[in-house]
Amino acid sequence: MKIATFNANGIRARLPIILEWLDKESPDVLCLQETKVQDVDFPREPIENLGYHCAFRGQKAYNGVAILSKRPPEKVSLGFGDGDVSEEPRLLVATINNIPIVNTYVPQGYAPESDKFRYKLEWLQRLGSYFVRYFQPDIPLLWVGDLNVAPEPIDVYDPKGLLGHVGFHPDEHEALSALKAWGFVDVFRRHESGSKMYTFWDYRIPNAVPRNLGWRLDHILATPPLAQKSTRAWIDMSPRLANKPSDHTFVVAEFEVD
Amino acid sequence: MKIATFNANGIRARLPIILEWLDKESPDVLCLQETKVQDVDFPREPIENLGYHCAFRGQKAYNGVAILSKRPPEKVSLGFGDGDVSEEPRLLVATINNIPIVNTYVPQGYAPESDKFRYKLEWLQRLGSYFVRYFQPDIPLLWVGDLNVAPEPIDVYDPKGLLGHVGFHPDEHEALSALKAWGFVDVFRRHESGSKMYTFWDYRIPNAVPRNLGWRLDHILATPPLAQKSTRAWIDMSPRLANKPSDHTFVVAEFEVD
DNA sequence: GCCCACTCCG
DNA sequence: CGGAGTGGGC
Repeated sequence: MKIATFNANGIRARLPIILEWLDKESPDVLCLQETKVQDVDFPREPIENLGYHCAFRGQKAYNGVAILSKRPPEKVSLGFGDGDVSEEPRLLVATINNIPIVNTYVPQGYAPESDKFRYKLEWLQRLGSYFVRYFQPDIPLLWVGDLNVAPEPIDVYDPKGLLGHVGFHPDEHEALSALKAWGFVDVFRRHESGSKMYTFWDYRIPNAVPRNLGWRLDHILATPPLAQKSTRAWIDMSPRLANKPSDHTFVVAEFEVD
Repeated sequence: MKIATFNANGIRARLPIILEWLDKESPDVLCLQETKVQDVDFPREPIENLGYHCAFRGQKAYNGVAILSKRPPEKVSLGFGDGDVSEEPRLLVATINNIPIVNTYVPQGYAPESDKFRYKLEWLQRLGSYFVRYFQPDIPLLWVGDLNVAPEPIDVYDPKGLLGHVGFHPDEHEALSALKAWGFVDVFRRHESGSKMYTFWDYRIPNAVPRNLGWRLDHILATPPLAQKSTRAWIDMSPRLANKPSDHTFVVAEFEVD
């Protein structure tokens, strides 16, 4: 099974890149974040024409998640299921090949000391409770998406200068560690232990890509029984180099299942 | 000499179409209307890279005219020259091969009985005075551009239903006739006397192009000594069928001069 | 329908 | 820098 994740930063603006990537890479599953589109306007037709099923939930302008899959998902669920009706569309789960795939767009957090930062940490905590309530670490489970956290010094272009900034802050590292401690393996790092590779380069930094001023914010994690079956994981830079790119690019992993 | 006119409806949005057309057709002169760009942002570089000189005057969001030419223009002038500082960028004249080329974006007129309609008729009158003041009908002169008037019943898709609408109104016909009476020949009609061909199809009419619900609003006119030297004139539909088209397309004419 | 300006956001 | 929304114009 080949699975990928991509923060599209607007699925409508990114449709050429996504369609070309699906056509070329033919993943079994592609998880998308920041689709930035209401459900009525989700561009399902061109995606279905490539043979993919679409599960999605979005809103105007912000957030929005989708899971595209060759097989129809066995089950789809949205959000934490804790009755919060004001919840933003950031969490979508689809069970495919009997594996629950938890696709998350973790809040960005704006700035430490801000309400948005506290919301981010709380959101990660709620996600932890969600895993505890609904899943077990000894059963195959995938957690993928834009986690908006670079876990280690190797995952940002300037670990000393950026320490304490949003996305590379001790509180975020602690929250992420707690989630991993429950039972997640970073599948990318399992295969690329020492490589300084990024998945995000800020549009606002001039020439961030050629200067490689990036962050590894997008992740594929799996519970141990599934992580053990991963055979490969990589970051595909080419969509970040294309015309009209997202500020993120694709992370991909392959598993020996089915 | 090969000369063309095109209402770009935003030169920045239309740059691929314009560059491709210049490359393929290699006109001596291309007159543009509705460039919708301030002079500082005019995309001169890619045009100059194709070997064209650029004369232009524009503003934010509306109006804007340009004359692209292989030879540097011998003289360029803007506006009626009657001291109206609030004048919109709708009139640009470049003298090339000793022929003054008057490029106009005539006001659209909104609706009969409106202030904008009266402004349109006044503008055409001012243009008449301008021709009288600065030119003579027995000397070569070109008047091209988006005149926002379909002169004859043959020039609109529904002459009965549209009679009295903006662009096909008796007052406009009268104003245009007066201008022609001074000394202009419709160069397109000189070569295509009976053909029902259009240069504009409204974006807002569904499938206007395949249903051919168009108007002939864009024109190339010449004083008699020059019109006699015209060898060909045609409308090039292909840019209207391209990706991301303008709502207008190119009108082209060739003259035996030089 | 599509272009452009402006604003908000990251 | 570049999404997306809104509003005006044709």
